[in-house]
Amino acid sequence: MKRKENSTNAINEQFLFQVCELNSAIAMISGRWKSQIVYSIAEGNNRFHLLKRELVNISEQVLGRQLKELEMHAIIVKREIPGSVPAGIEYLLTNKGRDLVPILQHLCDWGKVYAGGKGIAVPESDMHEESVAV
Amino acid sequence: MKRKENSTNAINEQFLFQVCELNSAIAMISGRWKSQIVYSIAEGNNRFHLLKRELVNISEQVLGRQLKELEMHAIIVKREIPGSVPAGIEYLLTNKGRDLVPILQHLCDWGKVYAGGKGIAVPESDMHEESVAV
DNA sequence: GTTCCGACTAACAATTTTGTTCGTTATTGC
DNA sequence: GCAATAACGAACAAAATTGTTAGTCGGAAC
Repeated sequence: MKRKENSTNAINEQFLFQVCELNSAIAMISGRWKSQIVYSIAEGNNRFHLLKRELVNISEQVLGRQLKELEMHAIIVKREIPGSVPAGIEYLLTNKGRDLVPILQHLCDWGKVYAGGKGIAVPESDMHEESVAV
Repeated sequence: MKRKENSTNAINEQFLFQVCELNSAIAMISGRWKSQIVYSIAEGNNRFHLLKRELVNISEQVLGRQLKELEMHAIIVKREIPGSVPAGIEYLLTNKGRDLVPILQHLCDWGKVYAGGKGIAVPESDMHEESVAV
């Protein structure tokens, strides 16, 4: 998380952020477990130990870090559960996070449609006239 | 691009790929310049030098690498332009790539709506009854 | 009164991504 | 013939991400 500020990498990242919000959006969801965590929280696994159980291979340290990053990006919020003993902590999607879920669903569907190289072709409409003529 | 195959990192990546296609989808679009390249090609900048001009800070080597990766994921295809002199090369979106563009547009819109932390809140419907009752 | 669970943080190491340096091929313009 | 443009590839270095080791803190179970 220590960024170098003046590295070419960081400068290029900033450049892309300015070109289009698309790039910052992708930066927010592209961590190793991040979008799966958002998805799991949306499905109700909104506690640390529930997420840990769901994402079997994740370590607690990595999970904590990803959650903190999602929180920094205001996709989730951390909250103490008031009535619980011992006082537990839950994670909730913000409306930003909530709006993200259907987009993730689209990505999921897209991935499924073309899984394993099925159905891939160049649409004829993209072909040049030259190539058709020759 | 030399992957270690047996690293925890690679194993976890594979695990996520199996959990949901969402994760492989995100892996395909999360390279530094990748989604911006897809976008630019969709807008007609479908030649190497056009992309280079558009993405001012990118080096030719990095651009070539990103293009190759997009090609491996069957999001774009490389093609010689038949009638051109000198015979140039163009990049076309496959239908897979074409279907991706509206999703990127959604992500872009999502990014814009919540840019700079505007409009972020936890929806009331997510609150626990306990918290409301207390 | 020690150990376990939930929920973490900090520092370090392994792995991966990104950028850089150098070189290539083929053609065009001068 | 010589530089310039288009379109790259390989190998290496810098930077960033991901995973690991060790440890914390408060309550609960035994």
